[in-house]
Amino acid sequence: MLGVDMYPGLALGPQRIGDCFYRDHEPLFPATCDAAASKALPPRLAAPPPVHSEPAPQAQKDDVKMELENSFLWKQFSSVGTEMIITKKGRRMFPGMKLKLSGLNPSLRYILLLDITPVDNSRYRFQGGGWQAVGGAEARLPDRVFIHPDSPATGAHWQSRTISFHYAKLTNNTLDSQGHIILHSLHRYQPRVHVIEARDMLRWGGGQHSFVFPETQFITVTAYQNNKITELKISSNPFAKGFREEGMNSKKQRDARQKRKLAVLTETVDIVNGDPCDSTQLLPHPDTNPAVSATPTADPNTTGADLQALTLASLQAPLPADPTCGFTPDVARFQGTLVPEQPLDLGQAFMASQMPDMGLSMSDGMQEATGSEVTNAIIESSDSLGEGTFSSSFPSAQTSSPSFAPLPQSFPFPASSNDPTSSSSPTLSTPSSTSPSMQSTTFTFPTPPPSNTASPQPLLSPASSPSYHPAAMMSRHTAAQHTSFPPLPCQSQDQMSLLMQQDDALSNNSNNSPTEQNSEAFIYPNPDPTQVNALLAPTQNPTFGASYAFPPHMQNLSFPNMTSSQALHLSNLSHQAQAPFHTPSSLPFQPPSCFSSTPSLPPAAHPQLANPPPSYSSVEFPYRSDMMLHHPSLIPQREPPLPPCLPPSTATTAIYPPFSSYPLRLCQDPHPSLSIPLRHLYRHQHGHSHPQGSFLDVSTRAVF
DNA sequence: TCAGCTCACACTTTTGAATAGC
DNA sequence: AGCTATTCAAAAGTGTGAGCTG
Repeated sequence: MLGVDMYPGLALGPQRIGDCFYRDHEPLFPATCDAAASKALPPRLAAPPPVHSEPAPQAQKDDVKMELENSFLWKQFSSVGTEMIITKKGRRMFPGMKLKLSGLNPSLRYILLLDITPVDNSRYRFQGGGWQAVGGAEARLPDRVFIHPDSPATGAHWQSRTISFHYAKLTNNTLDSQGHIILHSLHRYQPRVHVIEARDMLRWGGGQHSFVFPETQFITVTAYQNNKITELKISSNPFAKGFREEGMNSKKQRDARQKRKLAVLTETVDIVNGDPCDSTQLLPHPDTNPAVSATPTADPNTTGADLQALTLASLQAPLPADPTCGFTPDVARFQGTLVPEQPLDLGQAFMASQMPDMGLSMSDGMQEATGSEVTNAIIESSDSLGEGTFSSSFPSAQTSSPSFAPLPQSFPFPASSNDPTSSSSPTLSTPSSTSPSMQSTTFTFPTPPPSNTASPQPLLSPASSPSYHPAAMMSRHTAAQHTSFPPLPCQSQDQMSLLMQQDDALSNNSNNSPTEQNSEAFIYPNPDPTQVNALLAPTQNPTFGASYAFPPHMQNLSFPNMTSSQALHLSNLSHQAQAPFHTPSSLPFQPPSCFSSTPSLPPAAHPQLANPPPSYSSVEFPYRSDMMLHHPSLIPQREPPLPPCLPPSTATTAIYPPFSSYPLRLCQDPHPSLSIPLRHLYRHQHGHSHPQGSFLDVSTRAVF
């Protein structure tokens, strides 16, 4: 096992959700559900972060943008309350994260990571048609990061296609050795995507951006709780096609099968008892069907087990339909057993092995697109529903929507969070907690327009005002008991129907402007103190990917035998969310590190809020996932969950914890079937040495 | 008793090896 | 011999529901 332990460097540092893009300048989600929270936010605090005056060396930094291509699908789920199945063996996410990147330096290499962090400290239960916080969250598990299999790849590569993380798997197996992302069931999570510049060997993170799409929040379950979610999954996931109305595994069909089985059993019994329905007519080939050949004989010694065996045998043997007896052939299909996935631990060697290539490639110029770069990549039918269908009806970003309000007590349904007047500053905040090993998550959204009213809208009012009040939504102190997801402005049935139609229309046009289809992310600017500019106003700090000096945390990618200062460190973004409008005194706890230098965020309109998302063609290619990073310890403590019914007045006290960071561990090798760019990375498996440091031996994989 | 979890099941899509044809 | 297209079986991804567990 690799001693892949800590990478104290590469700290993302304090980050915030702030650089969301707006479509049509309209709020995407209904206003808040927590008026109190919004009120608690001083107007000045609601203002976007100031533009940093420090000149940005490179223009790229500000231009890095990410869009969620299948945001429509996500929002469909989000409007109901997304649930993600987690299993011991690992379950894929559906919908998957389908992203579009822009603003990268085409010639630089980047690594894309996906991680999933808890939104709050609560455990949820589905009650009364909605999700309610019922207690404190379980101890935080080691964080794992899913590395996109194409990583590292050039900016040109990432920008030339749709980036999919659908190979990432979620598990509730805390002892998982497959590298899946480990989550607790019945907890609420927020996926995040990180783009890290890997310009060469030991210098990762020349630029680093993190993106959050609030609509991708979900609650983990081991079995679906909400029928609406089940229906959505079945209708949109091709693998569940069999459960559709017309599918062979539909309720109807299953019931029919059940009846047939019962009929067979009954028939068998009848046969044994000399039932008039002559089974011999149904069993023309007794030689090949021992069970059948045996049935005619009403052996008095036949036991219950015998009958069962006979029944099973008869079921397995194709039987001709016999209207008179209600029989229809029902050949049992062979159930393929799952082959245990081989460990996919991506040891440090993986990274180490890549480094030389990366360095070389960089020197050679822009990396050529790989085979997977074929423009006409496969587009998953599963996501087709959501892709390219997002219309202007779904203004993104600011709006953006934290469809899952990080309210411990409730996911407000549309109506409940419709207060258009509430502050729009999207704030995903995880209640801080003192509980060790738990992590506080705080997301800060761009400041919304001033709100006029704090009155929560009625629950489940899809047609409610489209304005979205993130701050309120995020308030964990909301007394609301319903944990429904925040509503989407356009998700009334009529609206949804219309959108679906539009979606269909758009789906037929691959060149539709995704601008109206995609949801852009909330960006977590690079938090490093040295890059305050980026942190405060990413779009205004064109430093990303440029030849700027690597900030301390970016220079810290290291391997076991490297010094701690060289370690790759991916800080927990949940702590990185910058609270633009909260004073340090309101922080539940002090950050373990380093982010004291984080500058306060003065009121200022965020430039990106007005920027319409770029248009992209919807191109996708299959990915093979399987690389995971593991965040071990150094997980900041989280304060205990608040009582379910805390007065609204307390809503804003703990939303902006300082940013802490924790090390990042690599834990997976690429999937054996990995057929893409990363393949070559695993050729180097032993004792790599590099001018700047030695590499790990991949022969042993890091298993966590 | 019951909420939550596990597992086998029957379905589906995806993948890749084998084969055929040029 | 080499390439491409087709076929097919296995693998893998779904939700369901029964049974188990604490």
